[in-house]
Amino acid sequence: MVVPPGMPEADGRTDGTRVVAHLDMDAFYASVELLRHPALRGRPVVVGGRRRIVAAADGSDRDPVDAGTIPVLRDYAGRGVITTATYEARALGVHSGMGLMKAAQLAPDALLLPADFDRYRLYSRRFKDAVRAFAPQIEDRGIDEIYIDFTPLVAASADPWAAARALAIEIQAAVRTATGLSCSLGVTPNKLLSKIASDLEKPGGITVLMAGDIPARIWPLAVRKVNGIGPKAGAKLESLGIRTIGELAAAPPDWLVEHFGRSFGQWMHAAAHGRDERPVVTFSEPKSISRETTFEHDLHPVRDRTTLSSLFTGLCEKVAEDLRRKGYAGRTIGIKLRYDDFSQVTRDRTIDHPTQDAGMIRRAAGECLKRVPLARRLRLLGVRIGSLSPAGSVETGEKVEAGRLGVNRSLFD
DNA sequence: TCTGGGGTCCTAGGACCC
DNA sequence: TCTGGGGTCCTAGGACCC
Repeated sequence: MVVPPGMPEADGRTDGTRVVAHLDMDAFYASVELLRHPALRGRPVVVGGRRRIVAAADGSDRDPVDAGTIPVLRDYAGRGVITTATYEARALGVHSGMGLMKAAQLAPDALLLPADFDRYRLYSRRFKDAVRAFAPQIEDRGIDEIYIDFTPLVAASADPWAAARALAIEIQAAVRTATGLSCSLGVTPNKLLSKIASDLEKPGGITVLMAGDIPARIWPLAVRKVNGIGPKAGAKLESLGIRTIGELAAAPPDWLVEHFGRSFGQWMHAAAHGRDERPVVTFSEPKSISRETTFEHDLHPVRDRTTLSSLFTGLCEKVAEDLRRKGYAGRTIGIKLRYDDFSQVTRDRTIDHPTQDAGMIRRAAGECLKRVPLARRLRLLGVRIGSLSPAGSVETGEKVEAGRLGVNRSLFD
């Protein structure tokens, strides 16, 4: 129970019961696009794909929607997945992560808009700033969702859960005022449950759950609703005859440990009972920075080596730019290759001193490249840097003069 | 021409050190 | 000949998330 008014604890917290919210923007990218193209409201729309193929046929600068030039899925050819689908599109069976070619079979008439990440980041800042005005303790979970610690804001209330619901309603209205967008909130004693709860009454829902609600509201749900149980664990549980969170909760912990290992097995047992002590973390240092690209068509390591080499150098330069912009240097440089059969390899190499330099990164990445099989055609190439430290707090290694990049030799040169 | 791009965390083995 | 324990760092792969 939450401590009643008149007996708050020294730190303003409760007896251990927390009140944590999870806020999730509804169909975020697609909803931002609908702000720009209100005429599309009510129609199935998906966001995804590689580049804008919208162009007014007469060269005019009319809005492409008015001009009737927004492409439909049927006309799309090439690689790419759906980033977000409106609820009208989801009703046709498409969802984020689905390949566009497959989605085109299910919803050939759905409209396809290219992603505009700069714009989504702008709206992301707007909604987070709006929430911060009410509740400063926010944990960023990406562009369209956050956890919020309500505990210090409602602990002194006679009925903290009623106060939490009122606060959620206020926040939801403030987000709409600031952005024109709708969101859903889950409010429960911890992050795990709130994440599940925010999804229960989407879109535009507010779901408040207390510990006593777990059997009725959580246990009937599929195990995959638990954040951390993904496709693999879900399939394995299913093969063991466990489909719902309730069935998982009823499974003997030792039996779970036997099948999933000590750490994961014990965690799953606790999760199924709604137990989660993780705090709301308002700041964390980045651990790695990476850039990767999937090619329009698979590339051959030998035949396409010129193309690959310049793409590779470009990725290293982008990583270096990201490091500088964010103020970090890194020591562990790595590469990622995905082959045409979708198999994947990574190699990395740790250097003596942290660097931000594109030439140093390119050289280390080039060494990694020499340790990788290059028989198959490539689908994807990526460059990553880890073991980050704030730049300036460390010596960032020897400077490499400009122009050095072009003369670095490696397998792709 | 199914399957993007940016991340985090975990595991596990070997090297190396005390 | 057979016998140790940590602890940390590095590397590779994989699951998972948004």
